[in-house]
Amino acid sequence: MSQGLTCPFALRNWITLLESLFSGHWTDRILTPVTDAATSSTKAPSRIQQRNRILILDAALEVFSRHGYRGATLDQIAKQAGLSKPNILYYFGGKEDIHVTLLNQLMKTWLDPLKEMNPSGDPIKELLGYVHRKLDMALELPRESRLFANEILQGAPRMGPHLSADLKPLFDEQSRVISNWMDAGKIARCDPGHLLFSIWATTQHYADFAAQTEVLLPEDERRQNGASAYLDQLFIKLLTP
Amino acid sequence: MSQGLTCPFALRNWITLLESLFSGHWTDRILTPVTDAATSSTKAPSRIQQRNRILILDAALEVFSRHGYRGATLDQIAKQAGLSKPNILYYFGGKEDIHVTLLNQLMKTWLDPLKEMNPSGDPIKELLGYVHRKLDMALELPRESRLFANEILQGAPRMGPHLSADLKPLFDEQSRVISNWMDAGKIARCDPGHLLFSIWATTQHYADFAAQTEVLLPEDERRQNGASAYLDQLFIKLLTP
DNA sequence: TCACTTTTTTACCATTTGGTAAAGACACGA
DNA sequence: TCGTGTCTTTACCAAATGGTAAAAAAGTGA
Repeated sequence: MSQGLTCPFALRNWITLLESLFSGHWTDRILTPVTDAATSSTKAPSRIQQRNRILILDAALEVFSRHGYRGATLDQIAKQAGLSKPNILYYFGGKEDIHVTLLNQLMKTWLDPLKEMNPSGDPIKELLGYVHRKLDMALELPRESRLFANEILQGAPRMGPHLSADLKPLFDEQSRVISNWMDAGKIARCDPGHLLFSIWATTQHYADFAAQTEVLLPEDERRQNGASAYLDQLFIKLLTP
Repeated sequence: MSQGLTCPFALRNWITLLESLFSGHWTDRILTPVTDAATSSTKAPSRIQQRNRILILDAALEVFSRHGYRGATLDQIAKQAGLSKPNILYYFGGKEDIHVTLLNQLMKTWLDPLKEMNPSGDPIKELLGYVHRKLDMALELPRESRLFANEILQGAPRMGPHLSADLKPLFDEQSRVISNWMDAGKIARCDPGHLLFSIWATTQHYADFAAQTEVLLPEDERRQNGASAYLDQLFIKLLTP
């Protein structure tokens, strides 16, 4: 469906995946549960390892994002990946290990667009840029968005620490940036925290509630980015002093 | 937590629950799977039946809203309800039956606030009223909101028909009402569909992503309705011609 | 080609899960 | 108090699920 387009986020995601395979992080994951010593830390992953770990993570993303952690089964993931269940457990320590790996990856992808906001740029341009990066992400990486939504819906049992350690500082920092813009009179005053919430909510809605919007909007109207134009209008009116 | 307050929606929901027990609808559910003939359609539910069905539905709401359909187990629901698993299956035909019953109830609760928009009222007042009804619902019925979000996230496997049959017509109708207001120059022009989406997204966000907002906002700031003030500002600016 | 490592498969296992049968406890009008 | 219908419990079951052991297969470098 959304394949084949000029798709920066999907591409970046792929790269992130590949990177994570080489980063050394993952070796802790794959090797510790199988054998402790012997082939310890440093050892380059083979071609097959790369391919299969990507295959598994991609399949798991598909399944977890649709059914949530408890609702997903290893059999589903195995089938989707085209591998046998024991084979999957050869590459990952278990179901939770796969989920955590996905969540760790996701956190980076998720925070990136927010980091890119430049405090010395034009405020409205920066904020609208953020809105559009977020919207593009939702449309191009709906599975990641749903994975995140699922995790938060369930009370963030596995992501809570990440939220406090990674998201919170960034949230506070960018809230302050927005506050400063308001103090300087460059944008209208409003609550920066709730502003960020509303950006997240309105953009992610198009991924998380796609099953609903697909029923409500005729396909052709969905195709041409009505969402983009509407959100522009919404936030320009809010922020213009 | 949010108990004991003056809580119109929780109350209404309770009443809806009670009504659904008397409406005859439910007898189809409880009786057809157990025994077909004999005690067919009309038979007043006993005191115990009322109490236990409410107990079960309330427990199921708690569990389904947290874990989704597949992630929820009858044992969890039974424990939460303080009943045994077979006892639960005495009142409902099965896991799916409980879920469907909840979803049917939910659909009514969910559509009500949208229905209340009055075409001949003051447009901005009507729309802001809708925003606040929705926000109140999210804050007072977070489990219902999460149940809905879970169902849609998973592709609306059990609610799809409801969306087409109940939500779609109402959505189209109210979109037309909003369009008419715009044609009359009473509010600024924007896409009515996306306007409704953004209202849903921003309000439900406070229920569905509560695990996130609780990390990001200090408790005292959450308590005093910053969300309400912000959303007022957001939509007033958008809609004022 | 041969030894050695990596990968995959086959055959399991213990636990959980949705669901059932049937006996027992209970309520309540006659 | 008794009997009849309602409700609850006990004891199960078959299928699904996360996971393991170990043998077989496939690579890989010498």
